[in-house]
Amino acid sequence: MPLCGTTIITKKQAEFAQREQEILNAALSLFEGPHWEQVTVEQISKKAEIGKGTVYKHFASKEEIYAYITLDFTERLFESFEKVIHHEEVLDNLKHVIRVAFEDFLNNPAQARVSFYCKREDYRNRLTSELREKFETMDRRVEDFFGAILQPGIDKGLFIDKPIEHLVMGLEATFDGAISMIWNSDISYQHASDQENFVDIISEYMLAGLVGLGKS
Amino acid sequence: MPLCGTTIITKKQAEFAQREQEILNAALSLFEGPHWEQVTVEQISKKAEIGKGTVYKHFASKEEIYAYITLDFTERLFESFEKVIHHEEVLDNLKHVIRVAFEDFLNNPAQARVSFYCKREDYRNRLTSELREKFETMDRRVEDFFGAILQPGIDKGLFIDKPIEHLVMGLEATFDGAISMIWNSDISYQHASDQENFVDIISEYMLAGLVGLGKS
Amino acid sequence: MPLCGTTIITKKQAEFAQREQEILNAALSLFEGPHWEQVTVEQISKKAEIGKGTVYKHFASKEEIYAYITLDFTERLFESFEKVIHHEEVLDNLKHVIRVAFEDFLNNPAQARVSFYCKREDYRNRLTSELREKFETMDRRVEDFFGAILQPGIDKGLFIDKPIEHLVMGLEATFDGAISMIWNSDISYQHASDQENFVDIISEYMLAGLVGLGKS
Amino acid sequence: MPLCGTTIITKKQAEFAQREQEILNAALSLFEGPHWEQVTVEQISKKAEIGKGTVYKHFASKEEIYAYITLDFTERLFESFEKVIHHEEVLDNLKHVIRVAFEDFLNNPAQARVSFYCKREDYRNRLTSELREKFETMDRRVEDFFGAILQPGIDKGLFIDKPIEHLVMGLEATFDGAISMIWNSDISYQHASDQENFVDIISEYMLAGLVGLGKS
DNA sequence: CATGAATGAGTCTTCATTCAT
DNA sequence: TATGAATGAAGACTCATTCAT
Repeated sequence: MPLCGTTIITKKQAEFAQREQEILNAALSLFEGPHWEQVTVEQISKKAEIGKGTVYKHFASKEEIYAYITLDFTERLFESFEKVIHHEEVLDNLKHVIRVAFEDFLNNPAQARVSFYCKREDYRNRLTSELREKFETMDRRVEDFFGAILQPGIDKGLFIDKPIEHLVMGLEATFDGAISMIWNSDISYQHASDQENFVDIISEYMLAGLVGLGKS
Repeated sequence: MPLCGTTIITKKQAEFAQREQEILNAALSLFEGPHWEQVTVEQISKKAEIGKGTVYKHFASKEEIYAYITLDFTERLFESFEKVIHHEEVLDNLKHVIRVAFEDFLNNPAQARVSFYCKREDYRNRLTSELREKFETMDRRVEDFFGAILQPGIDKGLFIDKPIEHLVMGLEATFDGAISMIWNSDISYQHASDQENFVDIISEYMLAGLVGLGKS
Repeated sequence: MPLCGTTIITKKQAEFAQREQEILNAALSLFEGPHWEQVTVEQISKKAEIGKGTVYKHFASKEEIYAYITLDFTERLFESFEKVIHHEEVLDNLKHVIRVAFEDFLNNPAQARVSFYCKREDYRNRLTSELREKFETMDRRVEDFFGAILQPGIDKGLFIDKPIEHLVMGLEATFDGAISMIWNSDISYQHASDQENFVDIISEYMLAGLVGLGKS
Repeated sequence: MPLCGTTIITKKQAEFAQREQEILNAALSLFEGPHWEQVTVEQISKKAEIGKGTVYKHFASKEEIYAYITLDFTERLFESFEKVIHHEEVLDNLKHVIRVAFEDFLNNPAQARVSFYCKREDYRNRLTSELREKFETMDRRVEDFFGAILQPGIDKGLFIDKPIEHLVMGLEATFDGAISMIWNSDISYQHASDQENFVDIISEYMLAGLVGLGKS
C-alpha cells in the first residue's frame, strides 16, 4: 500500500473534481433532446444542483463544456474499440468497430450530437489553443487507429492500395451521414425499416464500399 | 386589357410575386458563409431593399424562408438530375446523378446548408401542415426518382434485390456525410487530397458500396 | 411658407427622432446621482417608458449614450460661451466664459460627469471611428475657441507669449480639478465656504495664474 | 524568551502583519494600468500568493483595500513633503512641495489613482466609521500642513490674506486637474509638450495664481 | 488562521415577431 | 400593402462576498 509518492488530494479537491463530472452529466441529460443547443448554462447548473457561477469555475465557457463532452466520449469510444479488435481478421475487426461505433453513437445521442457540433471548423477556432491541441491529438489518434486496422487489409490485397485517409473518408462520410439520418428521423425511410435494419444495411454498405473500391 | 380567361395579374401583384424571389435571393446571398444561422431577418430585408415587415407578408416566419429555399433547391436539383439520366446504362445514370448532386451542393452551399437544416425532425414539426405536406411530397418524389433509376439495376441483377429504400439509404448517408465533411473542412483529410479528389473517391465509394452489397 | 425643398419627415420619423431625446433625458435624470455609472440600460428604458430593445435602436451601446450626452452638452456649452464673448476686453471675455462654464457644469452635473468620463482615452478607443471623429472635431473646436479669446491677450502683452495650448492647460486643469472637488464634496473645505465662494476664488485664481505666468 | 513588557508577537502574528503589506503591494502592482477598477479580488490574492478568503481576513471589503492604499500613500506623501520644507523661503517651500507632489503622483500612478477614487463622497459614505475617521484625520493633516507653509506667506504679504482653505483650494484644484489630464492623455495637448513641460507650466501656473490672487 | 469552492444577482446585448400608421 | 419602430424574453458571463473545512 503506497504511502507517499501519490498525489495528495484533499476531500475538498476530490469533491471538486467530482463536481466536474456532475456538471457534464447534468449537461448530457439536458442535451438528450434535439434542441440541445438551446440548453442554457443556467439550466445545466440547476440540473446539477449548483450555482451558475460554479459552472464557470470548471469550464471557461459553455463551449468548453461541449469540448470535454466530446473528448470524454471519444475516449470511451476508443475503449470500446480496443475491446473488439483483438481478432486477426481485418474484416472482422472492421465489422466490430463499425458495430460498436453505431452502438455508442446511438446509445449516447447527447455525446454524439455534441461531438458532431465540435467538428465544425469555426467551433474549433473559438477554442483555447490548449483545447484545440487536445482535439488535434484526438484526431490524430483516430487516424492512427484506423490506419492500424486497415493497413493489414491493404497488405493482403483486400482493399485497394491507397492512402489510409482515402479509405477512411468513405467510411466516415457514410457513418456520419447515417447517424444524421437516424437523428433526423428521416421521414422517407421510417416505414422502410426500423433503425436496426438500417444500421445493418449501412454497415454492410460501408464494408462493401471499401472492398469494392478500385475493383470496378 | 388582357383577354378574359387568362389569370389577371395587376402590375402590383406581379411586383409582389417578384418580391418573394428577391427576398429568397437576398437571404441566400447572406447564407453563403458558415454562420448562416446567425443571419437576421433585418439583414435579409435590408439586402432585399425592403422593410422588415414586408418579409413577413411573404413568409410567416424566418423558418418558412428556409423551407422555400429548400423546396426551390430541391426543384432545381431535380431539373439537373433529369438532364443527365437519359442514358440507358444504370451505372452511368447513377454516376451522373451523383456527380451532378455533388456539383449542385458544392456550388450552392447556401441552399444546401439550409436543406440540411430542414431535414431535422424538430424543424419539420414546427412547420405549418401545408408546408409539411410539401416537404413530404418532395421526399416522395426523391424516393420515386431513385426508384426509377435503381430498379433497372435490380432487374439486371446488378444490385441486390432489396427494397429500393434500402439501397438509397447508403447512398444518401454517404453523400450527406461527405458534404458535411467538406463543410467542416474536416481537418484529418485536408492534407490527403483536395476537395475534387475527395469527391471522386466518395463517388466511387458510393457505387462500389451499392454494387458490392450482398455480394460478400 | 416653404412647400418643397424641405426634407420631408413623416410623423413617425419625427416621433422617432423625439424618442432619442427622451432616452437621453431619461438617462440624464438617472445620472444625477453620484452612482451614475451604475445606472443600467434597463433603468433608462423604464424611465423613458420604452422597451429595453428600443434603446438599442437609437444607440449601439450604453457608451454611445454617454457620447451623445457629452456631444450635446458641449454644443450647449459653446452656445453659452458665444453669448458672452462679444465684449472687447480679453479679461472680460475670459471671466464670462469661466463663469458660464462653472454655471453650466454645476447646473448640469449629470452631463458634466459624463463629459468627464468621456475624456478617458480608453473610452475614446472603444468608440466607433465615426464617433471618435466627432469627439476630435469637438476637441479642436474647443482649442480654436480658446485660441480666439486668448490670442488678443497675448498680442496685448497681457499674457505671456507661449503657445495657446500652454495657456489653456492651466485653465483646464484648474477648472476640471475644481469641479471634481465640488462633486467630491471635498470634506476639508465644506466648512470653509459655500460652493459659490469657492467658485469665485477659483475663477479669480484661474485669471491670476494666467496673467501671472512668466511674470515672476 | 522575550523580555516582559515588550509586546509579545509570535512568529505567526508577525507573518500575519506582514501579509497585509503583501496584499497591498500585490494590489498596487495590479492597479498600475488605467483599468485598475476592474482588477478583481481573486487576481489580487493570486498575485499575493494567498487564498482569496485570506484577503478578507485583512480587509473587510475590496474598498477597504483602497482605503489603506490611500492612507499609506498620503503618509508617504507627507514624508516626502517634510523632507523639502526646511527652507525659509515660503515660495521655495511651495515650489518644492508642488514638485515633489507631481513626482509622487506620477511615479506612483496606482496609489494616486486610488487616492482620487477615495475622494468621492459616496465612497467615503460606504466606509466603516473607523476608516471614515482616519480619512478625516488625514484631511485635517493636509489642511494643517498647508496652513503651516502658507501662513508665513500671508504674514509677509506675499499672498492675499484670506483663509488658508481658500488659498489651498486653487492649488489643489489645479493639481488634481493636471494629474487627471495627464492620465487621460488629454488629446489636445499631446503635441504641445511632453509631460515634463506640462508639469512645469502647471507648477508655475499654480504659484502665479496664488501670488496673483487679490492683486488684480 | 487559511482556503477556495460556491453563490446568484446583475449586466449588456440580440432578435424574431408584432402592429399602428 | 409596406413599413420600421417597439418589444421583452433570453442568454452568456462576472465577481464581491460568504462559509465550511
